[in-house]
Amino acid sequence: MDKKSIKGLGFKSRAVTSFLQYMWAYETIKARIFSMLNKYGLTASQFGVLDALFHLGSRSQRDLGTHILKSGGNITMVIDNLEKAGLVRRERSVEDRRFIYVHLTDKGKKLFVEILPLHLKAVEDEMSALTSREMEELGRLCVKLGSKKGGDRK
Amino acid sequence: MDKKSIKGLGFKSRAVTSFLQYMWAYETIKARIFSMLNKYGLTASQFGVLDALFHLGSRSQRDLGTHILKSGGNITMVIDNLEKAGLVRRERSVEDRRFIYVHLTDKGKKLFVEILPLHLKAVEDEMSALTSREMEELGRLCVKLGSKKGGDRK
DNA sequence: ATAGGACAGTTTAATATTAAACGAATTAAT
DNA sequence: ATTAATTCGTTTAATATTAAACTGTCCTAT
Repeated sequence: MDKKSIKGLGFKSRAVTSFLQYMWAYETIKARIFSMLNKYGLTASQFGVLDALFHLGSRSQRDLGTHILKSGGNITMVIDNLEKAGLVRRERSVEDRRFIYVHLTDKGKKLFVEILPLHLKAVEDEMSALTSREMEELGRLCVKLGSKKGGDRK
Repeated sequence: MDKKSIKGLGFKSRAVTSFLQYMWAYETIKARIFSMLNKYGLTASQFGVLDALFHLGSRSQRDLGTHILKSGGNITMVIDNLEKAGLVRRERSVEDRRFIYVHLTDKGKKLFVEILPLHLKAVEDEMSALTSREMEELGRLCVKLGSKKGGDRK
């Protein structure tokens, strides 16, 4: 029985096993961490946008999309909903009319400042399963993983 | 300046930094890995269901939902779409009529067997950024993270 | 100057996703 | 046995998400 047929029948390589553990853990703790935000009426993407605006300042929708790894069409809707809730404000750029800059409103800033500590607490609670040394190692491995450049496929 | 105000202004603890690296890497490589499946018309959830049915055998919708960490309402739609595509088949249980068992059709089995090696190859390509020892360590850390039980919040 | 291309944002169509309300079937409690 | 609680699946309403087609806007090469 060659390797190919073994795989098809359920054999898992070291790489695949690790990936499954990685994926499962992420989905699990992501659900736990963001359920808190949901209680404040914010989705993960909405929180990501508020966080970027708060820490980086006003940004174009394109920048925001790149930052939270979401498509342009999606950003339109996320900003729509944040705008409906009065948390952000759109402003068409005068230098280059293609760009729309998104600004935090006072209401948005107030909500974010209220929620951020709770979010950080939730993250720290989840991560506290690891020692500080392990957190560092996890971060290092993930950076190495995510930074992998394409093009090494034969 | 106390710790709370430092945090609010951008200070990131070791736990938060590691979590952000973890989240960013996951979203990045997940998009790369599942873009291949999308070309075959399968979403990540649909593939997860086919995988469970193939490796574990026929299951109830509830079991499938638990397995891929998705809500009941979602499973209804995912199975709907797989059924429309002729890849799975529903069967109401006769012992307990609340349960609906989902079965792979021949067409579904054929497609899955065709795609699985490509998916495994994509996973291994991504994970190849790490050494075997690092993969093992990553898996260990993730299991520790995800297994954390609630209830240690004061 | 203008035609073509590049780029920002929107719209559309399809699927995903959840929470909550709901209906049907089963089990537990009295 | 009848009631109450639980469990499974569906439906609904809302947002997320993407790819692809589309509209404006800006830039560039001729």
